[in-house]
Amino acid sequence: MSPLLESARARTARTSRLTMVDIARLAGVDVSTVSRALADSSRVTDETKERIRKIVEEHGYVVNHGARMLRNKMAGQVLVLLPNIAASFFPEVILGIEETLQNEQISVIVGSTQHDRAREDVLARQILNGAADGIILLTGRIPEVLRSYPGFEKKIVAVGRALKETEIPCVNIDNKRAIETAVNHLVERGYSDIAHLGGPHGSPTFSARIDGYKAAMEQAGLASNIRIAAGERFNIDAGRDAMERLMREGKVPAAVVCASDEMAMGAIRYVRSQGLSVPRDMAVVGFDDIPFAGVYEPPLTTIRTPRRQMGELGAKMLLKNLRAPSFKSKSIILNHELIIRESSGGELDR
Amino acid sequence: MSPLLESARARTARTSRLTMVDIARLAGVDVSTVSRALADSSRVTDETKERIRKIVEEHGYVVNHGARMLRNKMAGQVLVLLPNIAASFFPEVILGIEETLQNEQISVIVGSTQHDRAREDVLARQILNGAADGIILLTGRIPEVLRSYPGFEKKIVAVGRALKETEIPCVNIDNKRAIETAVNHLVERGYSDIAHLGGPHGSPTFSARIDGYKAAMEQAGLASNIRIAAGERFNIDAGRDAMERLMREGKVPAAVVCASDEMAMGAIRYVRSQGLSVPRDMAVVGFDDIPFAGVYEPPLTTIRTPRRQMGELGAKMLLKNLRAPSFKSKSIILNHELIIRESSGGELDR
DNA sequence: TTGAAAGCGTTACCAA
DNA sequence: TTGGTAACGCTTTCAA
Repeated sequence: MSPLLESARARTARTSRLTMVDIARLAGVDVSTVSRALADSSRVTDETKERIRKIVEEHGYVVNHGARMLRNKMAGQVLVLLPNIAASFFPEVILGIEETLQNEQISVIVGSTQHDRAREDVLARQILNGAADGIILLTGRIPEVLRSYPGFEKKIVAVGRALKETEIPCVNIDNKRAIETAVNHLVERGYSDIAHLGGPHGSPTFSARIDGYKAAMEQAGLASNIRIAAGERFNIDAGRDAMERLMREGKVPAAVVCASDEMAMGAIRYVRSQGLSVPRDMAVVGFDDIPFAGVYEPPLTTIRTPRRQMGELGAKMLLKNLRAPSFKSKSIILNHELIIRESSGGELDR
Repeated sequence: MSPLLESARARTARTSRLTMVDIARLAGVDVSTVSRALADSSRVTDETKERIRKIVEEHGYVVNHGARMLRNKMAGQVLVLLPNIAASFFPEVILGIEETLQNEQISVIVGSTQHDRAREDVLARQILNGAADGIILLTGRIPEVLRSYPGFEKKIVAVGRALKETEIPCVNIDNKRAIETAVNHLVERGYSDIAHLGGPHGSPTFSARIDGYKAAMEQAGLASNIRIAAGERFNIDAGRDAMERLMREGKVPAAVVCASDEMAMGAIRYVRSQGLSVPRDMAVVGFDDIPFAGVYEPPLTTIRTPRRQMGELGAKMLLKNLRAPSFKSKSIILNHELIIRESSGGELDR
């Protein structure tokens, strides 16, 4: 047993709080009546309800969560699993999830996995032990422990990072098409020597972006110009490293499409350190439109992902699944948006 | 198949999951023995433990969280309350908190309050109903509902945003001195016309920064140059707005010290839109050293706050308080660090 | 409309 | 070392 538990018990006597029985006693009724009153059951007189409510208010009584969980087999909590909360993509998704769930009196447990399977499993145990009712996956993969759980598919929703398991509903954008949008933008601007700074190959999301890049280049008849530098992360450092590799290995590309805004910034920083200028010497397009993209210098042309909305819809979808397990949710693809700023030359006058 | 197993199966079908009773039946022992075995009590033979462990493993049994909570009066969860998870200061603090607590098998509930007292109260109820054992406040103020809770001070720790209530322990930097460091840096560089873009007056944190600015200016004999533009937020937009006000109201300051990196970026963006250049026409110092500060153009001179460490120490402090409520934790002040980059002219050769 | 009582799954005390 | 059992605080069915 954890030491935290031991001392909690020792303290119980002192910290002991009012229970429903106490309220019942004070109101001169049975616990069951209090329970019904608090649930606003129609089988309690308004008069009694009012009396009870007043006493509850007065004494600051709050229903015990553990007991309620035990009875109802519902935790009123949802687990959000993500690889790294410090990556700018996630906080706004969480915001959307929280806003939606707070309205439903459901709270959010956030678990940062650091891409570690063992951590994913430890955190996902909260579904197994009932501490969480459902799980919103921003990691792009299902924790192994969940697979043995019967009917687990009904408790999972993916957001922003698609899963290989297509039977799990997902709220996402079309990553392939989004990168195509970015490439086409550069092609329209007259660029042909366009490289891609990509994220981890293992991730469906980032490999979809890599595929989208290839497809768009081929469609534009630029197959021979395809150049990709991809790493294991998609943060600032990964962007710098990828750009460094690209420039060391061959000539400086005329333009690059990056798998994230953070990579774009890391890349631009490196380009500058080599005495080059963006967009004059190289056009750059990012991905996500994080808040900093617009104030970066140069402001980043990027693909806007509707992160908050993704969070909202993911949360709603999960709720629907939890409440009506027979209902079969369909995945949702949201629209991305090309935001043209100066890193690719800015808006053109026509 | 053994009849024991069959009955366990039958039970499983009826109820949703395996319980300890099922495991006991399968192992041919009493529930109490299973409970002890799982708690690794010394009052169970290694042999029995091993047998039970194997069955547990085999059937993927997990202890029910609600029942455990009800018995132990412990949730194994900590609530982290913050105003806005999208503000760059917070995610790394959360990371530090999570890492520390994950090692202790405690999970983190994140609550974004949007600066709304009602939301703070709703979220803080989780302390009252026992869903969370303690609370780490990054909001700078105590939710009202908690005040009526006896001994609530022992369950609260503040991180990064000091409270007015000095009896609650806090992990923080010395905000006043930190801003003084920033101002002095500019003074040493020969600037005298130094303004401050501040955060919300109502926040002890940001008013400490405002005070620090004033104090440093006075100490440098520049009291007459004091100029402050402060808003209700400390994000990019707030920085832009504050700078706009400053430039509309009077002459362009030679340098500004900002209350956050985000404000600095918003401010620089506005300065640029007016055709001026940083640091040539204006030196800028930020606050926090968020990851983007180093890749911004120009890279931001800023005050580095040890956010991850703050989270770690805050979590440890809370644990200590929860485990030994008689222990009186002392607040911790961590060192800040001046990071000199180009937005204030860069490193000088000597 | 209200009360009584049976659990929910676990832990800890007391016996054996 | 193990078993039996009484809580923990709540909800819900069944009676009254």
